Amino acid sequence: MTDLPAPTLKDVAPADAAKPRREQIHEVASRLFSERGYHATSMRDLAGQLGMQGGSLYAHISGKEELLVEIVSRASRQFDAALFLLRDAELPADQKLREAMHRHLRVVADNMESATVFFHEWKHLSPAAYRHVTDWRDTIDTFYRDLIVQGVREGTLRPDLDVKMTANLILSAVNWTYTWYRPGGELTPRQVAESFADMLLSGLCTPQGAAGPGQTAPARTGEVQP
Amino acid sequence: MTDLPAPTLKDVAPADAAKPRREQIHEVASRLFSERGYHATSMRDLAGQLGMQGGSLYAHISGKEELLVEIVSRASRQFDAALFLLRDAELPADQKLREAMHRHLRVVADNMESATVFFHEWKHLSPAAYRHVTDWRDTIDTFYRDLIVQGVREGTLRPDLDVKMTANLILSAVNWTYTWYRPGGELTPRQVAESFADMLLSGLCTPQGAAGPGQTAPARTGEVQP
DNA sequence: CCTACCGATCGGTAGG
DNA sequence: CCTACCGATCGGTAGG
Repeated sequence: MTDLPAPTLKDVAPADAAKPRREQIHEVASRLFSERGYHATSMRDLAGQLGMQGGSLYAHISGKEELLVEIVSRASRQFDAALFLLRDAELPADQKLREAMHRHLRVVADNMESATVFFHEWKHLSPAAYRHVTDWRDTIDTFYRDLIVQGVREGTLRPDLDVKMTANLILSAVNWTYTWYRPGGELTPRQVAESFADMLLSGLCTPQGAAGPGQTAPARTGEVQP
Repeated sequence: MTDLPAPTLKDVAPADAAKPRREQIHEVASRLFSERGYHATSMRDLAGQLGMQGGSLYAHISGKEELLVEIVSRASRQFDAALFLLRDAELPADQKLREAMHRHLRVVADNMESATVFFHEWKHLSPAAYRHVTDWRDTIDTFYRDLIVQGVREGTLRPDLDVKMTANLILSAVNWTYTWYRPGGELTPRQVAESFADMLLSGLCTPQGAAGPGQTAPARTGEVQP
């Protein structure tokens, strides 16, 4: 019959095709949730930042919780994807650890807002979505623990390491970055990862210092205790 | 407008004097704010847990924000107090670091709820109270940086350390504990601190130069006691 | 995507 | 410390 309506400029404009309205909503929601928190962000705030009315959001999304679930589970998937391929890589544990930290940290650095939401707002998820986060924690935890076990087994890492505590320490370093890292700043994720890995693997103490680290001085510490 | 009733016998009874109503409110608020977040906790929730009506809270406190400010600034003061006396202690940097981590960690461990509120809800503070948190960050940051500089100067710590990154790594370890530590569990704050300090100071890698797992003996003080 | 509106709930107050 | 209530705002919906 007749031609299909020709695509208008607006419809094919790259900026529009690249960022459909739904995607824009998610992005702004990530920003607001990370800045103000989930419950302190109203749907009207969100709509306002996108130049529309509160009720109009519901033409694109089903509700506020959907946004949170989406943000959190996307972040979750990113972490998983970053480490999944590394799991069975044949690398010495120390190199594998460097690479893992770099990838882990890059997910945080490249998604500061979602990462913040991920770490702060998961408690507001429904039980089902809540499981997602718990599962992620377990997966990542297991990944690092296996890595450490491998390292100890192959002789790369110290045999006296407590596996759980070691994994805790590594996770502290990479996860805590969400509080201080500034994507536009001087440090790339790679530099941070290498720096952390250097310190973690080799230690902070002078290599074989005269006295050696780790000696206790109970008498001395007593002086300064309140 | 706050007419506090004259102290009755009940008010000065020991059990009451130990935990005045105001104190109870702060405790429950810490718990609820840490579990559900500040904005997701209503004054009626809070009152309900204390067996009273929402409006009754205002006989004891001025408002919701006061609770948050109090919780956060108390936590802030605890951190400060824990490290203040250590600042000028005459100890080798590695031992000072062990002690600092232990104290820092103990504040977190002994105040899991306030610590969680401190780390998660400071964004909801008024600008004035907000400064409090910023100041704390700076103080603690400076403390650890000075400690590292001291260690490098005296030769205890590696001369090639990046001071800021080192402080970041240490702070990651001690602060992140608020997410995983369980006060009733098997680990005391001291054990966690020693374990972390051992790993940080001596590194995770097998000591090089010595072949295989026949370790020299740096850092064995932190033997985790069963 | 807007206007107009819903019931629910919020922090907080008045007056006892 | 309670009852009763305030204005404001919340997430979400109806109908266009």
